Amino acid sequence: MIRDQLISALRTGLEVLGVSPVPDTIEIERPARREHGDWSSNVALSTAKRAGRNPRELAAELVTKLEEARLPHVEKIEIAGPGFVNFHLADTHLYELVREVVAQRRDFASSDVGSGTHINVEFVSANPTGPLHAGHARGAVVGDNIANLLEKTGHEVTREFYVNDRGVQMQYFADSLRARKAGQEPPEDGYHGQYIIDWATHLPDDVDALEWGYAHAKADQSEVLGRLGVEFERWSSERRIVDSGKVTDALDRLDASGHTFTEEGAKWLRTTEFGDDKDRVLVKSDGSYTYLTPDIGYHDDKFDRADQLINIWGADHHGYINRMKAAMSFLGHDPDDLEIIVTQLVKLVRNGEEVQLSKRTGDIIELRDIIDEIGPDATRFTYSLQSVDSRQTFDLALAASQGMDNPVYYVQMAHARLCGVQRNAAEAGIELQPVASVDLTQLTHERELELLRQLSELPDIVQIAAADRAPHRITTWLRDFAGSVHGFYHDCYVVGDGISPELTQARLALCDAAKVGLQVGLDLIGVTAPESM
RNA sequence: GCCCCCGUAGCUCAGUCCGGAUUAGAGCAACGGGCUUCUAUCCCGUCGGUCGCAGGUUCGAAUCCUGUCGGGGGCACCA
Repeated sequence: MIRDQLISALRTGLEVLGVSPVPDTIEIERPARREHGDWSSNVALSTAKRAGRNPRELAAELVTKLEEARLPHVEKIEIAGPGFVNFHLADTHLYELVREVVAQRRDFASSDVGSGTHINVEFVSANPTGPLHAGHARGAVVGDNIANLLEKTGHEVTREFYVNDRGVQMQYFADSLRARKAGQEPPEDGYHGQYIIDWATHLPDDVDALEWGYAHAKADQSEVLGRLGVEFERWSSERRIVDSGKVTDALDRLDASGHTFTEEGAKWLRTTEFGDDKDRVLVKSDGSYTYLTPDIGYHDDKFDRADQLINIWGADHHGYINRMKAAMSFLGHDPDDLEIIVTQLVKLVRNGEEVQLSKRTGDIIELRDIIDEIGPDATRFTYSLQSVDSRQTFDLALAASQGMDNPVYYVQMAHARLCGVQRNAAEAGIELQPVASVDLTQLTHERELELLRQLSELPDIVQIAAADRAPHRITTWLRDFAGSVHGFYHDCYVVGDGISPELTQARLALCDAAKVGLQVGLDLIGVTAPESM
């Protein structure tokens, strides 16, 4: 790739000039302004001081060396500002891109940087005591998107759902079902939602309410996730973790590590040694486990199956990060291999008015209702739009609208339009030439070049998005790229009077490449790329 | 009290991790243009910001550091 060629040329240039030390990593970036070229490097600025040189003079010498290297596609190298080295590329690199993209199809922008690394991504992990609600949606979408990005960058990935199928919540759930079936109010600590009443009417007389409810909830959750395109490779049961001896094994090893102690009849873990506010109970004075304990055994188990763990947690679980990392550290794992991604809460509004999510009153917004209202694509796109660090405001009315204020349609429309052009060409009896024999130098319109420049950035964007666990960067790119597609579509007719057959062929190849870009991006966030709308 | 996230245009948000280019971006909203060729769910333009505030570091700060104000979340022998 051109980027790598430029970087290594810069490195060689610095070495030849005797700059010492040459930085370990040399970065080049896309300048914000077109006049500053296609790629820009600040190495002259960043190394000049240590080398005792004047930045602009160093840059000048560097440029001389780079020009001597006669790099492919490089048209012009300039020094600008305080000492930036700017590369201007010939359009030929964009034509090469079209051929690459068309040949690679959905593999475009893939890489193998993660090959050999197995990452386990655990997300959703809702209690099997009811349907998924709006609060679970962001984690579901973000987790699947991150898994997609990791796969795209060559990692082996396991999507995993942890089922808390033991403990008091399950009892409350079963008690609530039984009460409703008998026409009574659920217990105070029980579940009061409308769905309990509905489910109870289907509860047979001769079955264990807990097991029946468990199966029902799990099937319900799985079905809704499936509608969002979220499929888990593995559902891990808390019961099985406990029954397998994993938890007692982990407890024994924690004891052996010397990081536990007994006080007031309970067993504690010294998480304060890891920066926690206070030590945490592992085994209560009545002999039962706290929530944390099976979870420790579970994470230990995951480490047996993967190199790195990623957990997607809601902001309300932020307090658990330190204690889980402490436990993993005490068990001999590298705490940095357990990565916790915290998603901020989502404020659901409808026409600017907040929708309340109170579990206590049973007035929950089910994820199913959101999908019914706005569709799976708009749901995924909207949850993919923003950084997980920001508290998202999700306006259902906006996401449901099919107008221009809804970016999902804007992006999908771009894809549908490109398909439309291809259909149109086919109907006009135009025979597609293999891209190798197409004269791509016909592509000289600024709309065409801009579209290709943006397309050429996708591989970098994928790398960054994967490394930063930031799928919203894909969505942002898609929006911008769709804008370029619409601009091209508007100004550059593919078939028609005054369009030469050569130009038609070149533009058809460009349409094909642009379609691939949209497909790749939409795949990563789990949104469909429709042929027509 | 302690910990985490956020504060950028009227609104919703990118950009901040890893500092750069005397014009900080996008969409929506507002206003004004554009359909005799695949095309109006679209395209073009205008308006709009002391990047919460105050210091500091730097040749250079929305970006790094400190403090401060405002909003959200969390601080259980609950899950």
